[in-house]
Amino acid sequence: MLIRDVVSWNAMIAGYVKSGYACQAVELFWRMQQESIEPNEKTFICVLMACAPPVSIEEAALIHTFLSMYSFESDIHVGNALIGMYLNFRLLNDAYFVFKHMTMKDVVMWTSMITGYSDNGRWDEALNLFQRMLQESVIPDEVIFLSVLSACASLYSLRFGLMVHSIIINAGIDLNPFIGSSLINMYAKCGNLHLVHRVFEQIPFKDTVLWTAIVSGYEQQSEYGKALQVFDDMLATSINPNEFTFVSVLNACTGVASLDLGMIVYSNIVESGIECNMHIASALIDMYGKCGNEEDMCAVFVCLPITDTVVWNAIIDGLAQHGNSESTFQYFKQMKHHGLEVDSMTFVGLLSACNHAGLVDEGLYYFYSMLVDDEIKPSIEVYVCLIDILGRAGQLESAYALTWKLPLEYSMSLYTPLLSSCRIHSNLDVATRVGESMIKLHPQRESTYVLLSNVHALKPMRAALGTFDFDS
DNA sequence: TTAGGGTTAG
Repeated sequence: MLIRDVVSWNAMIAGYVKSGYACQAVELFWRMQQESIEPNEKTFICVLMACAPPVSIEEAALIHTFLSMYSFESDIHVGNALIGMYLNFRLLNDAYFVFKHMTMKDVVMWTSMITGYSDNGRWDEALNLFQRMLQESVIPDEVIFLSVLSACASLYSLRFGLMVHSIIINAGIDLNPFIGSSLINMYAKCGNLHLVHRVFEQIPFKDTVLWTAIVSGYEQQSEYGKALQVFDDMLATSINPNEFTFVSVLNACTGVASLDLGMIVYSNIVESGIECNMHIASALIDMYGKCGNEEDMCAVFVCLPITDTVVWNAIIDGLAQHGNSESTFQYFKQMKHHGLEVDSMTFVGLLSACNHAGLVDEGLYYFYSMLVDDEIKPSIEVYVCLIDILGRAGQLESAYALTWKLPLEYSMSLYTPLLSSCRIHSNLDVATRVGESMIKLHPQRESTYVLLSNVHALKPMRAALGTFDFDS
Protein backbone atom coordinates (compact mmCIF):
# COMPACT_ATOMS: atom_id res chain seq x y z
CA MET A 1 0.00 0.00 0.00
CA LEU A 2 1.34 3.42 -0.88
CA ILE A 3 -0.76 5.16 1.73
CA ARG A 4 -1.39 3.44 5.06
CA ASP A 5 -3.76 5.18 7.43
CA VAL A 6 -4.74 4.27 10.98
CA VAL A 7 -7.48 1.95 9.67
CA SER A 8 -4.96 -0.06 7.61
CA TRP A 9 -2.69 -0.44 10.65
CA ASN A 10 -5.61 -1.38 12.90
CA ALA A 11 -6.78 -3.99 10.41
CA MET A 12 -3.27 -5.48 10.24
CA ILE A 13 -2.84 -5.57 14.03
CA ALA A 14 -6.33 -7.05 14.52
CA GLY A 15 -5.60 -9.66 11.85
CA TYR A 16 -2.38 -10.75 13.55
CA VAL A 17 -4.07 -10.92 16.96
CA LYS A 18 -6.98 -12.99 15.66
CA SER A 19 -4.60 -15.41 13.94
CA GLY A 20 -2.63 -15.92 17.15
CA TYR A 21 0.48 -13.91 16.20
CA ALA A 22 0.54 -11.77 19.36
CA CYS A 23 4.25 -10.85 19.30
CA GLN A 24 4.06 -9.76 15.67
CA ALA A 25 0.95 -7.68 16.44
CA VAL A 26 2.84 -5.83 19.20
CA GLU A 27 5.80 -5.34 16.84
CA LEU A 28 3.46 -3.83 14.24
CA PHE A 29 2.10 -1.46 16.88
CA TRP A 30 5.60 -0.09 17.61
CA ARG A 31 6.38 0.15 13.87
CA MET A 32 3.21 2.18 13.50
CA GLN A 33 4.48 4.63 16.16
CA GLN A 34 7.85 4.86 14.39
CA GLU A 35 6.04 5.85 11.22
CA SER A 36 4.22 8.52 13.24
CA ILE A 37 0.74 7.22 12.56
CA GLU A 38 -1.51 8.49 15.33
CA PRO A 39 -3.22 5.51 17.07
CA ASN A 40 -6.91 5.66 18.00
CA GLU A 41 -9.02 3.76 20.55
CA LYS A 42 -9.34 0.77 18.26
CA THR A 43 -5.56 0.53 17.84
CA PHE A 44 -5.12 0.22 21.60
CA ILE A 45 -7.95 -2.27 21.94
CA CYS A 46 -6.30 -4.51 19.33
CA VAL A 47 -2.80 -4.28 20.72
CA LEU A 48 -3.95 -4.76 24.33
CA MET A 49 -5.64 -7.98 23.24
CA ALA A 50 -2.25 -9.16 22.02
CA CYS A 51 -0.75 -8.48 25.44
CA ALA A 52 -0.70 -11.95 26.95
CA PRO A 53 2.13 -14.44 27.43
CA PRO A 54 4.45 -14.95 25.49
CA VAL A 55 4.44 -11.13 25.23
CA SER A 56 6.16 -9.94 28.42
CA ILE A 57 4.32 -8.07 31.18
CA GLU A 58 6.99 -5.34 30.94
CA GLU A 59 6.10 -4.66 27.32
CA ALA A 60 2.39 -4.76 28.17
CA ALA A 61 2.93 -2.25 30.99
CA LEU A 62 4.86 -0.03 28.55
CA ILE A 63 1.87 -0.03 26.21
CA HIS A 64 -0.35 0.91 29.18
CA THR A 65 2.00 3.84 29.94
CA PHE A 66 1.91 4.82 26.29
CA LEU A 67 -1.90 4.67 26.39
CA SER A 68 -1.95 7.06 29.39
CA MET A 69 -0.57 9.80 27.13
CA TYR A 70 -3.85 9.78 25.22
CA SER A 71 -7.31 10.44 26.61
CA PHE A 72 -8.60 6.98 25.72
CA GLU A 73 -8.50 5.44 29.16
CA SER A 74 -12.04 6.45 30.01
CA ASP A 75 -13.31 4.78 26.81
CA ILE A 76 -15.33 1.78 27.88
CA HIS A 77 -13.96 -0.52 25.16
CA VAL A 78 -10.37 0.51 25.91
CA GLY A 79 -10.94 0.07 29.65
CA ASN A 80 -12.26 -3.38 29.07
CA ALA A 81 -9.32 -4.33 26.85
CA LEU A 82 -7.01 -3.08 29.62
CA ILE A 83 -8.79 -5.21 32.22
CA GLY A 84 -8.52 -8.14 29.83
CA MET A 85 -4.80 -7.52 29.42
CA TYR A 86 -4.11 -7.69 33.16
CA LEU A 87 -6.30 -10.79 33.41
CA ASN A 88 -4.21 -12.39 30.65
CA PHE A 89 -1.26 -12.14 33.05
CA ARG A 90 -3.45 -13.30 35.96
CA LEU A 91 -2.83 -9.94 37.64
CA LEU A 92 -6.27 -9.78 39.23
CA ASN A 93 -5.50 -6.87 41.53
CA ASP A 94 -4.26 -4.71 38.65
CA ALA A 95 -7.33 -5.65 36.61
CA TYR A 96 -9.56 -4.74 39.54
CA PHE A 97 -7.72 -1.43 39.97
CA VAL A 98 -8.61 -0.46 36.39
CA PHE A 99 -12.16 -1.78 36.86
CA LYS A 100 -12.67 0.19 40.08
CA HIS A 101 -11.59 3.48 38.51
CA MET A 102 -13.80 3.24 35.43
CA THR A 103 -16.57 5.80 35.76
CA MET A 104 -18.77 3.96 33.29
CA LYS A 105 -19.10 0.20 33.63
CA ASP A 106 -21.26 -1.74 31.23
CA VAL A 107 -22.30 -5.38 31.39
CA VAL A 108 -19.33 -6.45 29.25
CA MET A 109 -16.88 -4.96 31.75
CA TRP A 110 -18.63 -6.66 34.68
CA THR A 111 -18.48 -9.93 32.72
CA SER A 112 -14.72 -9.57 32.18
CA MET A 113 -14.05 -8.98 35.86
CA ILE A 114 -16.39 -11.78 37.00
CA THR A 115 -14.80 -14.22 34.53
CA GLY A 116 -11.37 -13.10 35.76
CA TYR A 117 -12.24 -14.09 39.32
CA SER A 118 -14.00 -17.26 38.23
CA ASP A 119 -11.14 -18.48 36.02
CA ASN A 120 -8.71 -18.04 38.91
CA GLY A 121 -10.67 -20.03 41.45
CA ARG A 122 -12.03 -16.96 43.23
CA TRP A 123 -15.63 -18.01 42.74
CA ASP A 124 -17.06 -16.34 45.84
CA GLU A 125 -15.69 -12.99 44.70
CA ALA A 126 -17.13 -13.62 41.22
CA LEU A 127 -20.61 -14.13 42.67
CA ASN A 128 -20.26 -11.15 45.05
CA LEU A 129 -19.39 -8.98 42.08
CA PHE A 130 -22.45 -10.22 40.21
CA GLN A 131 -24.65 -9.29 43.17
CA ARG A 132 -23.03 -5.85 43.27
CA MET A 133 -23.74 -5.42 39.57
CA LEU A 134 -27.43 -6.18 40.10
CA GLN A 135 -27.52 -3.71 43.03
CA GLU A 136 -26.11 -1.06 40.69
CA SER A 137 -29.05 -1.77 38.35
CA VAL A 138 -26.93 -2.96 35.42
CA ILE A 139 -29.13 -5.15 33.21
CA PRO A 140 -27.56 -8.61 32.85
CA ASP A 141 -27.46 -10.19 29.40
CA GLU A 142 -27.12 -13.76 28.21
CA VAL A 143 -23.31 -13.79 28.20
CA ILE A 144 -22.81 -12.76 31.83
CA PHE A 145 -25.06 -15.60 32.98
CA LEU A 146 -22.70 -18.10 31.37
CA SER A 147 -19.83 -16.87 33.57
CA VAL A 148 -21.99 -16.63 36.67
CA LEU A 149 -23.37 -20.16 36.20
CA SER A 150 -19.86 -21.48 35.78
CA ALA A 151 -18.88 -19.92 39.14
CA CYS A 152 -21.97 -21.50 40.80
CA ALA A 153 -20.96 -24.86 39.31
CA SER A 154 -17.40 -24.56 40.59
CA LEU A 155 -18.72 -23.75 44.08
CA TYR A 156 -21.27 -26.61 43.85
CA SER A 157 -23.74 -23.98 45.04
CA LEU A 158 -27.22 -25.19 44.15
CA ARG A 159 -28.72 -22.39 46.23
CA PHE A 160 -27.02 -19.66 44.18
CA GLY A 161 -27.48 -21.62 40.96
CA LEU A 162 -31.25 -21.84 41.45
CA MET A 163 -31.35 -18.13 42.19
CA VAL A 164 -29.44 -17.32 38.99
CA HIS A 165 -31.74 -19.64 37.02
CA SER A 166 -34.79 -17.75 38.27
CA ILE A 167 -33.15 -14.40 37.36
CA ILE A 168 -32.54 -15.79 33.85
CA ILE A 169 -36.20 -16.73 33.51
CA ASN A 170 -37.40 -13.36 34.85
CA ALA A 171 -35.02 -11.51 32.53
CA GLY A 172 -36.71 -13.25 29.59
CA ILE A 173 -33.41 -14.74 28.36
CA ASP A 174 -33.85 -17.26 25.55
CA LEU A 175 -33.30 -20.88 26.51
CA ASN A 176 -30.70 -21.56 23.81
CA PRO A 177 -27.91 -24.19 23.80
CA PHE A 178 -25.41 -21.76 25.39
CA ILE A 179 -27.54 -21.02 28.44
CA GLY A 180 -28.82 -24.61 28.43
CA SER A 181 -25.39 -26.22 28.59
CA SER A 182 -24.30 -23.83 31.34
CA LEU A 183 -27.41 -24.66 33.36
CA ILE A 184 -26.97 -28.38 32.78
CA ASN A 185 -23.33 -28.16 33.85
CA MET A 186 -24.29 -26.22 36.98
CA TYR A 187 -27.08 -28.63 38.02
CA ALA A 188 -24.87 -31.64 37.27
CA LYS A 189 -21.96 -30.31 39.35
CA CYS A 190 -24.46 -29.62 42.16
CA GLY A 191 -25.67 -33.22 41.87
CA ASN A 192 -29.26 -32.46 40.86
CA LEU A 193 -29.76 -34.80 37.90
CA HIS A 194 -33.52 -34.31 37.94
CA LEU A 195 -33.05 -30.63 37.00
CA VAL A 196 -30.34 -31.59 34.48
CA HIS A 197 -32.91 -33.69 32.66
CA ARG A 198 -35.61 -31.02 32.93
CA VAL A 199 -33.42 -28.26 31.46
CA PHE A 200 -32.31 -30.59 28.66
CA GLU A 201 -35.94 -31.29 27.70
CA GLN A 202 -36.75 -27.56 27.76
CA ILE A 203 -34.13 -26.54 25.18
CA PRO A 204 -35.87 -26.70 21.78
CA PHE A 205 -32.71 -26.79 19.66
CA LYS A 206 -30.06 -29.21 20.88
CA ASP A 207 -26.54 -28.79 19.50
CA THR A 208 -23.33 -30.77 20.08
CA VAL A 209 -22.34 -28.78 23.18
CA LEU A 210 -25.75 -29.26 24.80
CA TRP A 211 -25.67 -33.03 24.18
CA THR A 212 -22.11 -33.11 25.49
CA ALA A 213 -23.07 -31.19 28.62
CA ILE A 214 -25.69 -33.79 29.55
CA VAL A 215 -23.47 -36.79 28.72
CA SER A 216 -20.69 -35.23 30.80
CA GLY A 217 -23.11 -34.36 33.60
CA TYR A 218 -24.27 -37.96 34.00
CA GLU A 219 -20.73 -39.26 33.69
CA GLN A 220 -19.37 -36.89 36.35
CA GLN A 221 -22.10 -37.97 38.74
CA SER A 222 -21.11 -41.62 38.12
CA GLU A 223 -24.37 -42.32 36.25
CA TYR A 224 -22.40 -44.11 33.55
CA GLY A 225 -25.30 -46.11 32.17
CA LYS A 226 -27.37 -42.96 31.69
CA ALA A 227 -24.40 -41.18 30.07
CA LEU A 228 -24.04 -44.03 27.57
CA GLN A 229 -27.79 -44.10 26.93
CA VAL A 230 -27.88 -40.34 26.22
CA PHE A 231 -24.86 -40.71 23.92
CA ASP A 232 -26.78 -43.41 22.06
CA ASP A 233 -29.76 -41.03 21.74
CA MET A 234 -27.39 -38.39 20.40
CA LEU A 235 -26.07 -40.75 17.72
CA ALA A 236 -29.67 -41.27 16.57
CA THR A 237 -29.91 -37.54 15.75
CA SER A 238 -28.09 -35.61 13.04
CA ILE A 239 -25.91 -33.87 15.64
CA ASN A 240 -22.33 -35.16 15.64
CA PRO A 241 -20.24 -35.70 18.78
CA ASN A 242 -17.01 -33.70 19.17
CA GLU A 243 -13.76 -34.19 21.14
CA PHE A 244 -15.46 -33.16 24.36
CA THR A 245 -18.29 -35.67 23.87
CA PHE A 246 -15.89 -38.52 23.22
CA VAL A 247 -13.84 -37.78 26.33
CA SER A 248 -16.97 -38.01 28.50
CA VAL A 249 -18.18 -41.16 26.75
CA LEU A 250 -14.78 -42.83 27.16
CA ASN A 251 -14.93 -41.97 30.87
CA ALA A 252 -18.38 -43.56 31.06
CA CYS A 253 -16.96 -46.75 29.46
CA THR A 254 -14.18 -46.67 32.07
CA GLY A 255 -16.81 -46.20 34.76
CA VAL A 256 -18.60 -49.40 33.76
CA ALA A 257 -15.19 -51.05 33.18
CA SER A 258 -16.22 -52.17 29.70
CA LEU A 259 -13.25 -52.65 27.39
CA ASP A 260 -15.62 -53.70 24.57
CA LEU A 261 -17.63 -50.48 24.75
CA GLY A 262 -14.45 -48.43 25.07
CA MET A 263 -13.05 -49.98 21.92
CA ILE A 264 -16.29 -49.32 20.02
CA VAL A 265 -16.13 -45.67 21.09
CA TYR A 266 -12.49 -45.53 19.99
CA SER A 267 -13.47 -46.80 16.55
CA ASN A 268 -16.22 -44.12 16.49
CA ILE A 269 -13.55 -41.49 17.15
CA VAL A 270 -11.39 -42.79 14.32
CA GLU A 271 -14.37 -42.95 11.93
CA SER A 272 -15.44 -39.42 12.82
CA GLY A 273 -12.08 -38.11 11.62
CA ILE A 274 -11.53 -36.27 14.89
CA GLU A 275 -7.85 -35.97 15.73
CA CYS A 276 -6.74 -37.63 18.92
CA ASN A 277 -5.83 -34.68 21.15
CA MET A 278 -4.32 -34.86 24.64
CA HIS A 279 -7.70 -34.94 26.36
CA ILE A 280 -8.86 -37.91 24.28
CA ALA A 281 -5.47 -39.60 24.68
CA SER A 282 -5.49 -39.42 28.47
CA ALA A 283 -9.10 -40.61 28.63
CA LEU A 284 -8.11 -43.50 26.36
CA ILE A 285 -5.05 -44.40 28.46
CA ASP A 286 -7.23 -44.28 31.56
CA MET A 287 -9.86 -46.48 29.91
CA TYR A 288 -7.35 -49.14 28.79
CA GLY A 289 -5.64 -48.96 32.19
CA LYS A 290 -8.77 -49.38 34.27
CA CYS A 291 -10.28 -51.99 31.91
CA GLY A 292 -7.16 -54.12 32.29
CA ASN A 293 -5.58 -53.78 28.84
CA GLU A 294 -2.05 -52.71 29.69
CA GLU A 295 -0.68 -53.42 26.22
CA ASP A 296 -3.03 -51.03 24.37
CA MET A 297 -2.61 -48.48 27.15
CA CYS A 298 1.14 -48.36 26.44
CA ALA A 299 0.54 -48.46 22.67
CA VAL A 300 -1.54 -45.26 22.88
CA PHE A 301 1.09 -43.58 25.04
CA VAL A 302 4.10 -44.25 22.80
CA CYS A 303 2.37 -42.59 19.81
CA LEU A 304 2.04 -39.26 21.64
CA PRO A 305 4.40 -36.29 21.72
CA ILE A 306 6.18 -35.76 25.06
CA THR A 307 4.49 -32.55 26.07
CA ASP A 308 1.66 -33.10 28.46
CA THR A 309 1.60 -33.67 32.22
CA VAL A 310 -1.90 -35.17 32.33
CA VAL A 311 -1.05 -37.86 29.75
CA TRP A 312 2.00 -38.85 31.80
CA ASN A 313 -0.09 -38.88 34.96
CA ALA A 314 -2.53 -41.23 33.23
CA ILE A 315 0.16 -43.72 32.19
CA ILE A 316 1.88 -43.53 35.59
CA ASP A 317 -1.42 -44.24 37.33
CA GLY A 318 -2.24 -46.99 34.83
CA LEU A 319 1.08 -48.76 35.40
CA ALA A 320 0.66 -48.37 39.16
CA GLN A 321 -2.80 -49.98 39.01
CA HIS A 322 -1.24 -52.94 37.20
CA GLY A 323 1.30 -53.38 39.96
CA ASN A 324 4.26 -52.32 37.82
CA SER A 325 5.97 -50.27 40.50
CA GLU A 326 9.38 -50.37 38.77
CA SER A 327 7.95 -49.07 35.46
CA THR A 328 5.98 -46.44 37.36
CA PHE A 329 9.16 -45.09 38.97
CA GLN A 330 10.98 -45.24 35.62
CA TYR A 331 8.27 -43.20 33.89
CA PHE A 332 8.37 -40.66 36.70
CA LYS A 333 12.12 -40.35 36.28
CA GLN A 334 11.69 -39.85 32.52
CA MET A 335 8.99 -37.28 33.12
CA LYS A 336 11.39 -35.26 35.25
CA HIS A 337 14.18 -35.82 32.72
CA HIS A 338 12.03 -34.29 29.96
CA GLY A 339 11.44 -31.27 32.16
CA LEU A 340 7.69 -31.83 32.40
CA GLU A 341 5.83 -30.26 35.26
CA VAL A 342 4.66 -32.75 37.88
CA ASP A 343 1.58 -32.18 40.03
CA SER A 344 -0.22 -33.84 42.91
CA MET A 345 -1.91 -36.30 40.51
CA THR A 346 1.54 -37.53 39.46
CA PHE A 347 2.22 -38.38 43.10
CA VAL A 348 -1.14 -40.10 43.51
CA GLY A 349 0.09 -42.53 40.82
CA LEU A 350 3.50 -42.94 42.42
CA LEU A 351 2.11 -43.47 45.90
CA SER A 352 -0.48 -45.97 44.71
CA ALA A 353 2.37 -47.91 43.07
CA CYS A 354 4.18 -47.93 46.43
CA ASN A 355 0.94 -48.92 48.10
CA HIS A 356 0.31 -51.92 45.82
CA ALA A 357 3.88 -53.13 46.20
CA GLY A 358 3.97 -52.54 49.97
CA LEU A 359 6.90 -50.12 49.60
CA VAL A 360 6.52 -47.98 52.71
CA ASP A 361 9.94 -46.26 52.64
CA GLU A 362 9.64 -45.42 48.93
CA GLY A 363 6.15 -44.02 49.54
CA LEU A 364 7.40 -41.76 52.31
CA TYR A 365 10.38 -40.76 50.15
CA TYR A 366 8.12 -39.64 47.27
CA PHE A 367 5.78 -37.87 49.67
CA TYR A 368 8.59 -35.81 51.19
CA SER A 369 10.15 -35.17 47.78
CA MET A 370 6.79 -33.77 46.64
CA LEU A 371 6.71 -31.39 49.61
CA VAL A 372 10.36 -30.34 49.59
CA ASP A 373 11.69 -30.68 46.01
CA ASP A 374 8.58 -29.83 44.05
CA GLU A 375 6.84 -27.68 46.67
CA ILE A 376 3.47 -29.19 45.79
CA LYS A 377 0.57 -29.00 48.22
CA PRO A 378 -0.67 -32.59 48.56
CA SER A 379 -4.26 -33.18 47.49
CA ILE A 380 -6.62 -35.21 49.64
CA GLU A 381 -6.06 -38.17 47.27
CA VAL A 382 -2.34 -38.08 48.11
CA TYR A 383 -3.14 -38.30 51.81
CA VAL A 384 -5.57 -41.17 51.18
CA CYS A 385 -2.73 -43.08 49.46
CA LEU A 386 -0.28 -42.26 52.23
CA ILE A 387 -2.65 -43.44 54.94
CA ASP A 388 -3.31 -46.59 52.97
CA ILE A 389 0.46 -47.24 52.65
CA LEU A 390 1.04 -46.79 56.37
CA GLY A 391 -2.07 -48.76 57.25
CA ARG A 392 -1.33 -51.75 55.04
CA ALA A 393 2.20 -51.85 56.43
CA GLY A 394 0.70 -52.14 59.89
CA GLN A 395 1.71 -48.64 61.01
CA LEU A 396 -1.85 -47.99 62.13
CA GLU A 397 -1.05 -45.55 64.93
CA SER A 398 1.03 -43.34 62.58
CA ALA A 399 -1.74 -43.43 60.00
CA TYR A 400 -4.33 -42.61 62.64
CA ALA A 401 -2.19 -39.72 63.94
CA LEU A 402 -2.00 -38.33 60.40
CA THR A 403 -5.79 -38.15 60.08
CA TRP A 404 -5.83 -35.72 63.03
CA LYS A 405 -3.48 -33.33 61.24
CA LEU A 406 -5.86 -32.86 58.29
CA PRO A 407 -9.06 -30.83 57.97
CA LEU A 408 -12.19 -32.51 59.33
CA GLU A 409 -13.99 -32.34 55.98
CA TYR A 410 -11.55 -34.95 54.63
CA SER A 411 -11.80 -37.27 57.61
CA MET A 412 -14.30 -39.73 56.15
CA SER A 413 -12.19 -40.31 53.00
CA LEU A 414 -9.16 -40.95 55.22
CA TYR A 415 -10.89 -43.15 57.80
CA THR A 416 -12.31 -45.57 55.23
CA PRO A 417 -8.96 -47.00 54.00
CA LEU A 418 -7.65 -46.89 57.57
CA LEU A 419 -10.51 -49.05 58.82
CA SER A 420 -9.81 -51.57 56.04
CA SER A 421 -6.19 -51.70 57.18
CA CYS A 422 -7.35 -52.34 60.74
CA ARG A 423 -9.23 -55.32 59.39
CA ILE A 424 -6.16 -56.68 57.58
CA HIS A 425 -4.09 -56.37 60.75
CA SER A 426 -6.93 -57.34 63.11
CA ASN A 427 -6.28 -54.17 65.09
CA LEU A 428 -9.47 -53.73 67.11
CA ASP A 429 -8.02 -50.93 69.18
CA VAL A 430 -7.47 -48.44 66.32
CA ALA A 431 -10.55 -49.75 64.51
CA THR A 432 -12.75 -48.89 67.47
CA ARG A 433 -11.40 -45.35 67.73
CA VAL A 434 -11.70 -44.77 63.97
CA GLY A 435 -15.16 -46.32 63.86
CA GLU A 436 -16.40 -44.12 66.69
CA SER A 437 -15.13 -40.99 64.93
CA MET A 438 -16.80 -42.07 61.68
CA ILE A 439 -20.13 -42.76 63.37
CA LYS A 440 -19.95 -39.41 65.13
CA LEU A 441 -19.38 -37.64 61.79
CA HIS A 442 -21.93 -39.57 59.71
CA PRO A 443 -24.15 -41.78 61.87
CA GLN A 444 -26.39 -42.60 58.87
CA ARG A 445 -23.63 -44.07 56.68
CA GLU A 446 -24.28 -47.79 56.51
CA SER A 447 -20.92 -48.75 55.00
CA THR A 448 -19.18 -47.72 58.25
CA TYR A 449 -21.13 -50.30 60.22
CA VAL A 450 -20.37 -52.98 57.64
CA LEU A 451 -16.63 -52.24 57.77
CA LEU A 452 -16.65 -52.14 61.55
CA SER A 453 -18.57 -55.36 61.87
CA ASN A 454 -16.08 -57.02 59.50
CA VAL A 455 -13.24 -56.02 61.81
CA HIS A 456 -15.08 -57.34 64.87
CA ALA A 457 -15.95 -60.57 63.07
CA LEU A 458 -12.24 -61.36 62.99
CA LYS A 459 -12.06 -61.42 66.77
CA PRO A 460 -13.37 -64.96 67.39
CA MET A 461 -11.55 -66.20 64.29
CA ARG A 462 -8.28 -64.84 65.61
CA ALA A 463 -8.99 -66.31 69.03
CA ALA A 464 -9.66 -69.69 67.43
CA LEU A 465 -6.48 -69.51 65.34
CA GLY A 466 -4.54 -68.59 68.48
CA THR A 467 -5.17 -72.06 69.87
CA PHE A 468 -4.10 -73.75 66.65
CA ASP A 469 -0.65 -75.29 66.60
CA PHE A 470 0.72 -74.15 63.19
CA ASP A 471 4.10 -75.83 63.68
CA SER A 472 2.67 -79.26 63.79
C1' DT B 1 -12.99 -0.88 5.74
C1' DT B 2 -10.44 -1.23 12.19
C1' DA B 3 -12.69 -2.60 18.51
C1' DG B 4 -14.42 -5.26 24.30
C1' DG B 5 -17.23 -10.18 27.74
C1' DG B 6 -19.34 -16.40 26.94
C1' DT B 7 -21.22 -22.83 26.91
C1' DT B 8 -19.23 -28.86 27.00
C1' DA B 9 -13.46 -32.61 28.14
C1' DG B 10 -8.27 -35.34 30.51
